[in-house]
Amino acid sequence: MDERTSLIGRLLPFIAHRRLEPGDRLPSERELAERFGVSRGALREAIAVLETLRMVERRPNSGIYLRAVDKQGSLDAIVLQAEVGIPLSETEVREVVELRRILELQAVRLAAERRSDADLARIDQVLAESARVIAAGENLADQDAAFHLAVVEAAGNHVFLRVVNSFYLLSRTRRRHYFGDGQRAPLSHAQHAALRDAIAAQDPGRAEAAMGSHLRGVESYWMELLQRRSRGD
Amino acid sequence: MDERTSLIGRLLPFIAHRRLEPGDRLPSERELAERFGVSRGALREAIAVLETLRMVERRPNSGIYLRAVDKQGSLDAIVLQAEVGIPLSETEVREVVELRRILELQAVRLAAERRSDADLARIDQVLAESARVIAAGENLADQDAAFHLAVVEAAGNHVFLRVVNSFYLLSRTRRRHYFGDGQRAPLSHAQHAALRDAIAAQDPGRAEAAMGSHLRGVESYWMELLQRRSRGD
DNA sequence: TGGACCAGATTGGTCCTACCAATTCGGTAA
DNA sequence: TTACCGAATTGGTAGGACCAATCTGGTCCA
Repeated sequence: MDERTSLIGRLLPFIAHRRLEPGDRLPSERELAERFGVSRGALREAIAVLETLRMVERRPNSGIYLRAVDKQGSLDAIVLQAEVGIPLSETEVREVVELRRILELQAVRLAAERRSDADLARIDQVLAESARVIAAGENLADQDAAFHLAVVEAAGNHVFLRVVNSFYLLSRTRRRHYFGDGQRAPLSHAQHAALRDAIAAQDPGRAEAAMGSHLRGVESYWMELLQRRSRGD
Repeated sequence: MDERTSLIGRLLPFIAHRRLEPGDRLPSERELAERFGVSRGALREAIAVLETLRMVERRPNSGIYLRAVDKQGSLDAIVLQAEVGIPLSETEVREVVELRRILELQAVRLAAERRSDADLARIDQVLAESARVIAAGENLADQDAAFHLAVVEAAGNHVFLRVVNSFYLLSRTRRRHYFGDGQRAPLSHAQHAALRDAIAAQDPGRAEAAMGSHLRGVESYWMELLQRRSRGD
């Protein structure tokens, strides 16, 4: 966690805590820099990032203004928040889960239709590495992500891949916890293998069904997490 | 186009022109700043942006390194390139079009299922504004985007909305050209109205079909554009 | 000859000062 | 009350300086 990121990590809660509405002006750069104990240059780097993520707008000789985050903020803005340690709201979790399902179901269909032999080899390679990781008792989180991304890669759409990759960046910490005790890894690996076979057989329907049931397990984990959280656990 | 954006606009072609491979080191900040005739602070702002978009990686006391853009670059990275005036490659155009279709077909289904009266009112408001714009002979581009975003908003998933919004940011200039002569605006508006009715009737199947045929028109425009471009037009 | 070691150059990270031009805002005069 | 002007504020930018970690090249010793 470098200084720039941690500065954003302090800046975002500051904005949220002030309950600023879209259109409201933030304190001046000089004032913010002093308040956070950093130089103006460092502060400006953070603001530049927030600007490209469409969270704020800089008007020369006037000020820094908050934008309508929900409508105009980018997906990367959410990813950055997660990286900085800001937990997703319950609504955001539901939305991310829903969108992930939509994307991955479509991706696996395309993967089954289009996969090249090289794609399949890549998937098999990830699967072999997963087996090794499980046997060694290590955390499967990164291999799990690698498998799903390999599937999306087989769909042959790089833009698609970038979007899905954002979702996996978004939940990396949580995914490590998901595979933390090693209980879920074997089942997940078996489902991945089934997915691989459907893709190898170039059967889009079967692949989509396999992905659907695979995702259901992950989704129920998230939903239980939300219930625990809302109970104040 | 402010100075920071135009600096990135010069930085990206510089990287591309050098044919740097992922993992390669860029010139030092001091050298880049001198080369582009800006201060080190301004240069660092641009690099900070490229870093959050996962295009480069900064290693303290070592250098700035190019990352594997295709796999790890974000969707925003593409949006930024478009805003800075770098045209999409033919492959990227095909991929963006494909992904947009996937997203919007799903979005319109959800919109038909979930739309509230407020959502429908918002759609009608955009439609009324569109009619005014057409009557005034103005460019429909922004109203077109507003309509589609209003539909996605009716799907009740803000994360979804953010992703789709990125796609519309990506092609704003091109969309203005699409509606430039005013020929396409009436047909587009009529199709939007049909979509609105399907959503109002809460008929997901009809809504999806309407969106599908609507998108076909846009897609054929893009494909013809690619053909003209590949002919060197 | 080869490997360990050391010193200087390089690099990103950070802070500070200064200046500019445009915007804002307060007070003054009509 | 309104129009207007000047001072304060603000973002944009340049430039210099220092630090600590890294990198590089050459030296020295075994």
